[in-house]
Amino acid sequence: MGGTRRQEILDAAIAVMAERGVAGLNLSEVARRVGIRQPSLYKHFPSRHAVYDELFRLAAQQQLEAARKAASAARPGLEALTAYVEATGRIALAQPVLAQLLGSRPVPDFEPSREAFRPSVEYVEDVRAHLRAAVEAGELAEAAAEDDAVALMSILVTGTLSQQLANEPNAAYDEGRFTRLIPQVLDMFVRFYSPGGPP
Amino acid sequence: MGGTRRQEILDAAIAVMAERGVAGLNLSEVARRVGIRQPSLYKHFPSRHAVYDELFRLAAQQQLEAARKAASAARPGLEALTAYVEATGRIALAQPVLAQLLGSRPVPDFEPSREAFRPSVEYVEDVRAHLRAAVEAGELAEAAAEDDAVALMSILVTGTLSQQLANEPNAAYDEGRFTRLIPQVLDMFVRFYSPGGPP
DNA sequence: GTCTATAGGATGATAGAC
DNA sequence: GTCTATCATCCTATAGAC
Repeated sequence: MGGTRRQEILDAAIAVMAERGVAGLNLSEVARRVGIRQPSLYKHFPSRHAVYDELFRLAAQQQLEAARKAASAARPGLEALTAYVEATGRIALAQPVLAQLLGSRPVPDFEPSREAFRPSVEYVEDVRAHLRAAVEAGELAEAAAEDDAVALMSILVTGTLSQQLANEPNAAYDEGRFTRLIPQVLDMFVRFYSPGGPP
Repeated sequence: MGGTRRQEILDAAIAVMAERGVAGLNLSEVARRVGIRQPSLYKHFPSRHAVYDELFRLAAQQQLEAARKAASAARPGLEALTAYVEATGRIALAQPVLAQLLGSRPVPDFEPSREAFRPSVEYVEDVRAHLRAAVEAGELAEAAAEDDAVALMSILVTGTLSQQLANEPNAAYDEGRFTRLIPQVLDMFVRFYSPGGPP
């Protein structure tokens, strides 16, 4: 993952955030690790904010791609949705720092640019599309395609990941006290929206 | 809520965190608002960390007391659990800054002391006790008293609150896009653990 | 308990030579 | 693209007078 100096800087930034918290990104420390002087960083990024933004953009895009790839190998509907969510959990635990940057907003000054945020918007649209597909396949009740259901699914996924990242950020996906419950979490959702059911 | 200087300082600290993020607590700014010089703060708190710790302790204790009070007015079992969780949501939105301090860990250096963290431990024990009571009352299946169910409930509550606080921190509880789904969230859990059900 | 003064650092960012 | 030098702040914390 090295190669270009730009990439070295991003890698070092992730390492620094892993040690000092996502908000603790420190350009002097980044420069030290890359082996250059701190002012030289400004030939690669115009500001500290720009480093955050690029990390956010890359993380959101990688998350989106990984989830889409996993879903595309599955049958449309519930199976694809399940694969999509599970891939999200796996990549979050593989890159806990980036997942925290994406998920919460621990950096007071930083707001991602529109461009950087776009993959996250597409992510939510994907979830909605998977829910619609499951409804059309008769796997879920009509209500599962509505806004409340999308919000509910988002509560489930972010809740699981934020609990896992806050309590056992270095656990493996299948052993994490929370991520290992993902199948049950999804099962809970599916049963709630089972066709012919109450909601 | 004013009164003592110590309390004035804590109130000002909350206000500063509301504006600059939980991690952005700034003693000079706190002093300015209280109307004293920054070094004078050290007559009331030995360090910045101590301010965080006291805020954490107070927030955890108030959350615990509010939830317990709400639950005590309800019938033991599911009703009490529901009241307990709803009260948690309401107090979190009433004090979003403190809820963020309790929930995530957005301050890199700060780790709450044992003493400050104790109410949070009791909170989890309470949830477990309510689940046990609901099982004994025949309202939930046996499995609802086990560790996974406690983790699941914790995913649901923290997921709802973190999504609400991240996206609409200033919404009213009943209008929040996420907190307003609390009844459905609990319903989903209850149905998943309905007596005679599969888990 | 409040003040002034200041130590002692850290940090993001810019200017200009090479 | 990298360097040195430096600016301009900003912050927590301490010392000591009142």
